Amino acid sequence: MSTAKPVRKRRKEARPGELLAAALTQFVEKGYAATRLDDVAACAGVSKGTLYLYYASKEALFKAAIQEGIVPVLAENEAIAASHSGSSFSLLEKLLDHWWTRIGCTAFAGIPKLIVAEAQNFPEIAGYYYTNVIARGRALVGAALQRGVSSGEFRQCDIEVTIDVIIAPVLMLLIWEYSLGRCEQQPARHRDYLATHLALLQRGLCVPQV
Amino acid sequence: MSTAKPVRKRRKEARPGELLAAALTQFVEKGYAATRLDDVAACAGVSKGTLYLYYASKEALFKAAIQEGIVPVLAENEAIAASHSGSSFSLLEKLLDHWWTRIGCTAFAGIPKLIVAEAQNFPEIAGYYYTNVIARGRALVGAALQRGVSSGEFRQCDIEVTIDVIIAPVLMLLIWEYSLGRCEQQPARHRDYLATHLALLQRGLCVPQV
DNA sequence: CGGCTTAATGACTATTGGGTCATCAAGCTA
DNA sequence: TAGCTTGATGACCCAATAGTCATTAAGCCG
Repeated sequence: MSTAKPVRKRRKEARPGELLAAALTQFVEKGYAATRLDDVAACAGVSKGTLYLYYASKEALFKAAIQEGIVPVLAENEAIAASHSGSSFSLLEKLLDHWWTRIGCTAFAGIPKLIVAEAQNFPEIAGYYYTNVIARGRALVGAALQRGVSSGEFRQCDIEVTIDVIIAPVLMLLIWEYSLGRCEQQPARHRDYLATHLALLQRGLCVPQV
Repeated sequence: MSTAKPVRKRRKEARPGELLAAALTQFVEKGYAATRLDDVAACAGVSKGTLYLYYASKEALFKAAIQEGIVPVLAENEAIAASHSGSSFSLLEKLLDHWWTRIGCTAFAGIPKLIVAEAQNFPEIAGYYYTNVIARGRALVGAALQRGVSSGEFRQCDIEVTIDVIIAPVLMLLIWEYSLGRCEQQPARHRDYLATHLALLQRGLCVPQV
């Protein structure tokens, strides 16, 4: 029997980040209501009491876990769009690539599933996310579309609706990965999926070259 | 003050269906863990004790609520595909239209969101759903694609990946409706969305007519 | 109408898990 | 090293809720 004495170290700086990472993992995996704070704390290597030293409540922890991460990427994509020169379609490619590199490949990839699952229970968070992520992402794609239509690169289309049709497969990829994707035995082919989406899109959007 | 005496009626036949409908509504709205059986019972107009007369546990109720509804529609779509004559693209249109009529427009439309949210907590249900809904749906779309490629109607493409890219916007539409869609003030334009998806797809998939 | 079967009830139990706080000890400072 | 500040702990409290069961009464049958 090992009477392992609990080595309690004082690491005030590192705690918030570690707790947030642990919380995000647990919330994404189990959902908000089914996540126990004891588990989050254990996952971060501290006790539940310590968790309450840094976050006032379960809901506060939830909000913090969701708000870190994605929002900065929108700003980066806005910068990419602002400085872009080249075809409008290549802008769409760039935006998608950056999104994938900064979100799709990271631990933040689980956030869309979490948002979708909990939006009804947390209207305030849903509103925040809608304004700061969805609306800005839609604006970026919409501007690229408008630019392409104006220049004659893209066909005329219903911009607002097309935005959603373009974004949906990208979001669905992330959501899938954290839900039914776990039922598949074959490894997911993310890059092929995104490439196929873009290829279909290119032929669907672009005016044929003469 | 009305001391409304509770009129308790005996309706053994109607209870299971009413409980299932109430349960589905509540589960879709709040998620599994956050749904209280008292609420489900109240929503169905009975007491919690009555609920346990018909379903052995919360989990049993959950399974029953999910399993009714969607699976029969797959069989219907399989029949549509089997009896189809005409272009492969028009088959895709037919399948989508039937899915929308029988699922997208109904109370079952919330099931995809529920599955996505709870798949990790209920691997058994996720597996059932994957086998009986996802795999069969993919097979249908895959067969239509293969048919189109073989006849020269569609370009060569990676069938397996294209299936997912085609299905994703349709699933995302339903999921959206029960999550962040609630944040939008403008009414959703489902039919335009589906029409745009199909239009992009047609130009993306089909070999141009000479 | 009286008796009987069983659908329906709701008070009750047991457990879970969010949140608190008295206590402990890491590690700095003089 | 003694003393002090404060980061960390985990036993505890209590509200919420899944699940039970003795009791009630709806509605049929003779």
